[in-house]
Amino acid sequence: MTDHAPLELEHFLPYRLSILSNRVSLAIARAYQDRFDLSMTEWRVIAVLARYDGHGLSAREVAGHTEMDKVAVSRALTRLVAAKRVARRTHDGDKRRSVLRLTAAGWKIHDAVAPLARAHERKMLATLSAEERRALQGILDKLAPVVERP
Amino acid sequence: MTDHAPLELEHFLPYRLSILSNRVSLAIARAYQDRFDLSMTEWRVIAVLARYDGHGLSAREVAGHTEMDKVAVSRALTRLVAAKRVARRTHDGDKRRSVLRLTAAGWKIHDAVAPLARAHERKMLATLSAEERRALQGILDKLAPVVERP
DNA sequence: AAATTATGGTTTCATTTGAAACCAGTTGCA
DNA sequence: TGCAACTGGTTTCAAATGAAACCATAATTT
Repeated sequence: MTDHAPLELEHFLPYRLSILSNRVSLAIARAYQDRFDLSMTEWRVIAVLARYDGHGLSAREVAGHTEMDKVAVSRALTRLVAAKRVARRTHDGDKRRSVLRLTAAGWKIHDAVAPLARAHERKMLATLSAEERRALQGILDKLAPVVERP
Repeated sequence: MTDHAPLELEHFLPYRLSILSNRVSLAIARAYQDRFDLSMTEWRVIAVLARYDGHGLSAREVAGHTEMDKVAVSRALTRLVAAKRVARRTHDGDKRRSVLRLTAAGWKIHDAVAPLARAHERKMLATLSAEERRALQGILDKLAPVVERP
């Protein structure tokens, strides 16, 4: 009987990352989806707009930061703008670009959801030692650049 | 101007995990999708069947290991069986259950793709010190149980 | 400056996905 | 035994997604 050397999934990094990441995103998503009628992509757009507040990001830049494709961003924005959670203006010097900002309603969502997300992160980090927490950030810093963006 | 304490995404664990994991899965997927006419879900099913070779897994068990929902698994199996990459029999004592095994063709795919996946993993791990590699496995072991499965 | 090429963003269309309904078979229990 | 509840798996239908075509504006070339 030949040896096929199957991947030991329990120790295989991409597999573990994928499962862990999916669970986390889903757990957080469950906390806001129904409550705020907010999809995961919409939340990500809000999080990015909040993070880069004052920059008046364009849709393209949002796509860059979220690493979602521009179609997904466009659609999320359509809904967010319709719900008046995001204000969309046109860039002064370039009429193609949009200039995006959270509205008061958008911030309200953000301020409600961000703590939920943070709580999840805390719950995870709480299982690690201070040492491990530091190590983890360092490790992620090193791993990120290895894989090219989509 | 009030303080909204936005998430610092560059350091926010769920965000980093999600982006990293997506990139990795996508990078690996790009290496086999076209070449073998194999979707990501199909590959995951194959990887699990290979890993638990000889167990004659049921679709349900495959779903458990891949953490994909049973509809997705069912569909992946339909295709895999049609392509004769997986053999599906019916469980002896329980006619609802299926008993799944990779065929020779299935193993051939596995043996071609697994090294690609492993190469990607190696490339990532290569950026880490032995110390960090060990730490990472420990960290993942601790984080996994914190988040409930979907 | 006209013509070409590139860019931000949206729309279209075909495919993928997920929730719920469903079917067949099994288990629990009156 | 017979009936209700459950489980493994598939189907259906509506919604989410992605690739490619598209539109408008900008930048580049001639």
